[in-house]
Amino acid sequence: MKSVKKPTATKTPKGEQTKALILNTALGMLHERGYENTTMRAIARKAGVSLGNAYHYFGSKDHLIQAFYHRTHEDHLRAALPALQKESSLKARLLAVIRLKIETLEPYHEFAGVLFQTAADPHSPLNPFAHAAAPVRRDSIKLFEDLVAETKARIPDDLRAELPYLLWLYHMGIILFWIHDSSRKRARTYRLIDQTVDLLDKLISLASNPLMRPVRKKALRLVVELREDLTPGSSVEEKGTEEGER
Amino acid sequence: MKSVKKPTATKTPKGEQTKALILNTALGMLHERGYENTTMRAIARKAGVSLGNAYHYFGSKDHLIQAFYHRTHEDHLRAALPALQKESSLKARLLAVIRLKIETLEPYHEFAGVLFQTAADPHSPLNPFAHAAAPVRRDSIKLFEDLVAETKARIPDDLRAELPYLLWLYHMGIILFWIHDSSRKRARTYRLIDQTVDLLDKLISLASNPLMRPVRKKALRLVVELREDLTPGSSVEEKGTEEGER
DNA sequence: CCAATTTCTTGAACTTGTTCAAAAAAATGC
DNA sequence: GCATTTTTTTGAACAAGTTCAAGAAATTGG
Repeated sequence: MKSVKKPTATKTPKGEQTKALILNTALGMLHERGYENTTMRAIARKAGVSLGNAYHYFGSKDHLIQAFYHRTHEDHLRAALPALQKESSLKARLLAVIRLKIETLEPYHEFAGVLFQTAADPHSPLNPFAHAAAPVRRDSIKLFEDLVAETKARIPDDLRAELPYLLWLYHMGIILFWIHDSSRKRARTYRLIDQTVDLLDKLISLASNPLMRPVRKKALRLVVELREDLTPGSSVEEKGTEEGER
Repeated sequence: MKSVKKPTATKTPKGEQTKALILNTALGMLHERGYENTTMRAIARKAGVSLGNAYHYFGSKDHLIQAFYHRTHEDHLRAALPALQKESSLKARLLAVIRLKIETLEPYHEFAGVLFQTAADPHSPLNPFAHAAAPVRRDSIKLFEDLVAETKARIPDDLRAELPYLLWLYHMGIILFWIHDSSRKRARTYRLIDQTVDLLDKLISLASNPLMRPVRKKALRLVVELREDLTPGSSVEEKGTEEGER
């Protein structure tokens, strides 16, 4: 939970194969035995490679976690895109996407906390809040863009432009709640989803009302300003020129 | 980041003294050198005790973190309470409390991420979201109760009752943003605070409007329901009867 | 096809959090 | 004051993440 070593890119078919082998082994063990019980040594042993070799391809245990994220995201996409075809109202579409997200994550609830931990550390390159470049995040927001784009509810353009990002934030909040939810069958999380989606739908209607324009404008200006700052693009490089690690 | 061992309570003046010595040494080093560079061994060495002794009083490195939390919370209280005397409007009071919180935390920004990490793990007994019993959390919410109680803005009772908790959640969100904020002098965080406090103030007025009653009622019902569930009180004991550690 | 270079692979070593059995010191009961 | 019990303290040992120097295998250039 500390190193910033980047995994060496694979440059050979042989390497590609080994890397995939390690990753698949790791994901399987992570799923079966949870985070704490899946040691790097155990992964290497089961994959039939040396410990050092595993570290050659994945700079740290956290990098494996990132790969895990990636896989569940793909699963979610596979489930959500067809669902979006079936629904046309914003509310129904949002509900479907969020619910499917939780359903996709459900098998990993036991160690989801660890996932979120790595996400909470600003120093970690795996943090989805930092680095706009993080492909998973970009992809994740893209899903919400689709969600918003094909809905014909009358939403002001300024709000429409920021809605995908705002919904992505909202969905992160739901996940945070879900992580802490120990109710049976995650009943509380689903209740939260149902209710807040409903509220959001109402809120969006409300915010679309011309009377709300000034407040809406002000809020959106803030979102835009801070969001852009949050993703400085080229001002922070990989190497961390000013005050990276010490 | 895994054990659930509880630190032995001190039962002797000698023990009390040793425990305080270790804690102070640890807090100092944490402040000076950050989290990663403060090893349990270094703490023990500097405090002049053995490694095992440190573990006798603090079951894990995270317990030291908790103590750290505690101290900054006290610092915040010391600064915020007098400030509340000077202001009477809800907006000004909220602004003061939140700003002072960030100012209190500022010296530890570098390793604040770690703090939040331990908070994000639902399995950790240090998690402020779980365990209503966590005294720091209770205290922290109490501050917002004071904040709300002595303001004479006309706020419906139902909202007034939940407002302290909601503001506490809001303040956690601000902290999360601050942790990720690398702007100079934390300018972005302060901008976020100024703007959102303003928005919140407006929102509270809006929610107090009789026209908003149905929506407000519905939202508050949800908050109450999920908040109570989130803090099961006596159903989860210290010992973790059903599925604690494994 | 060979030498030089690059990529892969290994395993030992290091660091650090954590545990534990046992010794030392302190408190307690009589 | 002494035996017993409790508390404190110690240091060795363990597990797991991580690093690294060096050997093996593959690739490349000519």
